[in-house]
Amino acid sequence: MARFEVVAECGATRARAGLLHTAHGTIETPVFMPVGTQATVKGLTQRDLAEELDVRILLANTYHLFLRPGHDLIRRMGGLHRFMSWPRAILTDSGGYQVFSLSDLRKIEDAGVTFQSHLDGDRHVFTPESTVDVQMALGSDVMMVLDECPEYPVSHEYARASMERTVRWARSAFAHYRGRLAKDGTGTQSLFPIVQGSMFADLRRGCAEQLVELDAEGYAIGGLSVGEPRPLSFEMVEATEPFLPRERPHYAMGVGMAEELAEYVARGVDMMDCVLPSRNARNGYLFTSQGRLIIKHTRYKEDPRPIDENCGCYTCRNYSRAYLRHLYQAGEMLYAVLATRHNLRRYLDIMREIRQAILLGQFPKYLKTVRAVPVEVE
RNA sequence: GGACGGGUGGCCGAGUGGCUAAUGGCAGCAGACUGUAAAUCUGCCGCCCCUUGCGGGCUACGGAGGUUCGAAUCCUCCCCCGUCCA
Repeated sequence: MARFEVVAECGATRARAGLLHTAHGTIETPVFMPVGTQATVKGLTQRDLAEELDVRILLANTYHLFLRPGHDLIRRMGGLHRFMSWPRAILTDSGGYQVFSLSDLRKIEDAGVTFQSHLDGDRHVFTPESTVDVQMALGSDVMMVLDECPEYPVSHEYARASMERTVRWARSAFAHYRGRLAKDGTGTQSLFPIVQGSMFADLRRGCAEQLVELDAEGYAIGGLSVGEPRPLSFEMVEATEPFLPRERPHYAMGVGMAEELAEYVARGVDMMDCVLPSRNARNGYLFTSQGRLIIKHTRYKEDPRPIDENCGCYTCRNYSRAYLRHLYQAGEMLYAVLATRHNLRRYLDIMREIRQAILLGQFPKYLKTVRAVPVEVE
C-alpha cells in the first residue's frame, strides 16, 4: 500500500513536499518518474537509474508488457521487479494512454476497449477488471485504472460521456481490485483512479468529486498534453486539484517540459512522468539550466563545453558538445545513452531543487527564477 | 595507337526529345515530439526578384558547335576518367 505523508507545504502556492511509502522504498515528492514502457528506460541500465540518477520510481506500461512478453510470463519470472531487476518502486500505466495514441487500432465500448495489437494485429479486449488483473500479475506498486484519454479537441458532450465512462470503469476497477484484495489477503499494490473531462473545468470537477468517493490512495489527473495549448493544461490542473484529497498524492500524467515541472508542482502536483526527457534526448533536444540545446545545430560543431556547465551528470562531466554532436550526426548509439543520462538527470535535479525549495520555504522564489530562464541556451 | 564503358546539382546515382531546376539515397540546414507503435517524423536544400498563389527571371547535366518549335537526352568535333587489347 502506498502511504503518503506531507512533510512541508508552500504558503503561497499549492506545492508541497512529501514522502510516498511503498513496498519497494520511499519516494520523496514532488517526484518525476522516468518512463520505462517496455520494462526499460531506453538507453539506460537499471544501474544508471538507481546508482547515478537515484531514481526511486519508474513507470512501465501494462498494454505493452501484456502484448510482449506477456504478464503471465512476467509473473512466472517472479514479477516485474525481479524480471527487470529493479528493486525500487514501479508504477504501471493501464493502457489508457494507448486508447489515445493507438486510436486507429482500438474500439471503445462500455465494457472496455478492443485493441488490435500494433505488433501483429491480434485483437485483445482490455476491461477495467482485466487491466487490474494484469497489473497485479506484474506486481507494480502503483496501478492505474483503465481510463479513456480523449484527444483534443473534443465536444463537451463527448467529453462528458467519455468522463462518465471513465468513472464507471474506475468503479469497476476498484470493485474488482478490492474483491481480489479481500480474497488474496494483504496486498502491497495501490490503485489510482484518473480524472478526465478533457478541457472542461466543470467536467474535471465532476469527475474528481465522483472519483474521490473511491477513497483511493492517490489520484491522477489524465488527459493532459494531448495537443491542447499549454495554458489549458495548467488550467485543467487548477480546475481539478482542489477537489482531490489534500492528504493523498496527486499525479499529473504525461507531463511536461522541463520548464513546466515547477508550474505543475505549484498547482498541487506531487508526481509526474513524461517521455520527453528520454525521447527528446534521442532526438537531439537537450534540457539545460539555461534553456534548451539542440545538439545538431552547427554552432556546437566545435564547442568544447559540456551540455550544461551547471550539470554534474556523467555526460556533462566527461563529454563536449562537439563530441555529442558528432555522435548524434553519426547515428551512434552512445549518443542516445549519454543524452538520455543527461536529460533525465536534469529532470531529477529540477525535482530535487523544487523539493528543497519547498522545504526551505523558498518555492515562490524558485518559481520566479525558473520563469526567467530563456528558451534557448546562450 | 586501338576497342569498349563513362563524365548529371556537396557526394553517390536515376533520367535517354517536351510533364526536368532535373526521381532516389547520403550529407547539410531547420522544426516537431508531453501516462513511448518514435535511435522517430516533417520541412528546406542552384542563384535572384515580388510579402504574395500551382508567380517571374537567370544559370545548370564535361567543352564547343549543330539538328529541332523544343535537348541532360539526337548529331559532329574536342577534353577528361575507367577497363581491356597492342
